[in-house]
Amino acid sequence: MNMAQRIPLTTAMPEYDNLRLDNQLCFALYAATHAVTRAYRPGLGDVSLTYPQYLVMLVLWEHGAQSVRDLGRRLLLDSGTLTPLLKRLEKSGFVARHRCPDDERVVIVDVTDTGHALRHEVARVQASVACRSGLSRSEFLELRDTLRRLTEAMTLRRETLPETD
Amino acid sequence: MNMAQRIPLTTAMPEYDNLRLDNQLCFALYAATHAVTRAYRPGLGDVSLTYPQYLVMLVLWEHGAQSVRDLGRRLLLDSGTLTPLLKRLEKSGFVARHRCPDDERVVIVDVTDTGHALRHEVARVQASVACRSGLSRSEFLELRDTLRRLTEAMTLRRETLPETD
DNA sequence: ACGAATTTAATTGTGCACAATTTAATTGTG
DNA sequence: CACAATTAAATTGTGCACAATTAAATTCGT
Repeated sequence: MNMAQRIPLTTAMPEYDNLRLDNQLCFALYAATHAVTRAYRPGLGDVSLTYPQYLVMLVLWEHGAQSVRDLGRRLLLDSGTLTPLLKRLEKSGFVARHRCPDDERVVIVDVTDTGHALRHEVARVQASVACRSGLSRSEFLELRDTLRRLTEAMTLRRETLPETD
Repeated sequence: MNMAQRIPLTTAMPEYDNLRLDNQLCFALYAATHAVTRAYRPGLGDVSLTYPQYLVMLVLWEHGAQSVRDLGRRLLLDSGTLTPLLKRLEKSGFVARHRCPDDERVVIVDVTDTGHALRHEVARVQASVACRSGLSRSEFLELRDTLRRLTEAMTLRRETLPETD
């Protein structure tokens, strides 16, 4: 079935082969990311967190109180994204925000007692989602490593090519 | 290398080791996805496409005119996301939308001449981004494959557990 | 043929992502 | 000290993601 697609248009067919959706690494990434965040949604919803809020809580639990800027550096997000997200976390009672007395420009975000209490439940959610990745330990490590290298490569500033205009 | 991970979790410190950001596959995915879409942004911006719009155009170029539902199945998106996106693509002149005469419920989306003309330029953008992934051909294929399996595993319906309420 | 389910898009409302701008505090320099 | 440059958050505006609901067309069962 479905053989109407491999008719040569003009001469050879794979002229736009690189544009086929299945050949897009970016779509495989996009689909996997959405699949994972969707898998987290119900469990996180039970503890009143969204997926990005979950990431923020992970960073705060791990590294303690810190500025919006530091949070953004660790999560690759800017204040335009974080400020409203943190306000929602504050309204939920999981974090507190206050200006730093030493430098009134910076806002320090810290976990509340309620926020700390959440950690156990979130660990259960994480475990339940992680265990159905279907990946072995070594596959997990390799995938994580490849993704890091990819992120690194894509993030590189293209200062190399000095404007050939 | 990498031997810090097999500490017994009984008494020692890594009680919440699984919650460390660096151990989150989901964050590695999240970061890689954003790095890639950010890499596409400037080039796609030059041809007036956003990244999700680019994915829609890829599907339309590859499979031709189709319903909103078919687009959604291929891209894992629903009409709540697609309808406004397609309206913007229509306003940009790249696609046309019309009700199917056979079944007035379905909306058929097709590429316009302007949309077809875009394909060459988009191929250049795709090439310029893809070539700096830093991955070899085999790494690319393996990564794509692992991501597909992961997506598959995470997407599985948990119909298995039959409502223990 | 009739009315109840089903199907397809569209709509509504919440929340993220990010560019661009704004505001306020701090730092650096003459 | 004064004042331009810098820095940190917040704000504004556009667009995507998705749950929940709505509206309209079609299909199904009797």
